[in-house]
Amino acid sequence: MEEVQIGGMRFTLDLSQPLYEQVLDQVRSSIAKGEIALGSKIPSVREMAQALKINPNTVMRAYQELERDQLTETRRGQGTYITTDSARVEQIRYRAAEQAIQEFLGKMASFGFDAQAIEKLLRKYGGEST
Amino acid sequence: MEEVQIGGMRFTLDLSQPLYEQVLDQVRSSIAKGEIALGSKIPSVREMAQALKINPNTVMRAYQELERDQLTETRRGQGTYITTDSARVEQIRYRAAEQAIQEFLGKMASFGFDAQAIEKLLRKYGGEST
DNA sequence: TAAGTGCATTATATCACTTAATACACTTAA
DNA sequence: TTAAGTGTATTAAGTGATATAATGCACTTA
Repeated sequence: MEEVQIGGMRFTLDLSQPLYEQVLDQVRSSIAKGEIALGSKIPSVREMAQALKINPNTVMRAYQELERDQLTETRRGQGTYITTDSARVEQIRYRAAEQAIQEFLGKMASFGFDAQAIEKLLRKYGGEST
Repeated sequence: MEEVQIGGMRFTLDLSQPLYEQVLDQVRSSIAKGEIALGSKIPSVREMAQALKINPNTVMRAYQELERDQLTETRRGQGTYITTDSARVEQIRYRAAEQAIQEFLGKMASFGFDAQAIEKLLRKYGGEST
């Protein structure tokens, strides 16, 4: 539950998920929400590892997945930079949204809620998130 | 992707999740959707294990979690039975729904979608599940 | 009594995740 | 040229969750 500030991003790691996945999610979220400027540099692997008190290899794994999604570009000897391709960011955003929706609706259906019931529940429980 | 019929339920196991979790989810779903009658008996641990071609201990783990949630009652020497307490089933259903909603909204928020955007996307992608 | 229940125990194996320690190629600035 | 900082690759080791295997026990029913 410890919060760490680094490179204009806030990080909170716990043991509920793989560390590399949490780093990946939180950097991707910062990009998607526009909290970090396109084209800007993110902390180096070693710097991030030290700040989060985790192994550089674990950070590497997260960074490599970001690059596979073309959300970052890495320049050998220089560092890792957020893409300047805003269309790519939008693509990732909507792809993630579609997947989240499918998962959500599938789970709700497995508990026997139809579209109408889901709509009603969304109004009831939808008010109080972060 | 192999589908197995047993005890009035359809099972499909894969390697994407722990086996005990998949068994747990699919039995719980059958109860929640009313596909299996309250008070009825579900297959024995050994029977289920043989049908799904997995270890009895793995089935046990799923069954124990069902009993912890009071969705089943086990009678030593007799077997495992679905609860007759319909209110309990409803409680589990709505608790699960609330959790799914919170997770969904949290994920969408992390990608920068507000309530209005979520509503719009639900209409767009909401049609084609199952 | 025999067969079928849930349940407990012990051992083993596998896999994902994480850390650790090094090393190398590259870039930049002193 | 040098030194420091980049990403990256490699090898080794440890840990925990998951799953299987083999056995046995207490209980219930036919």
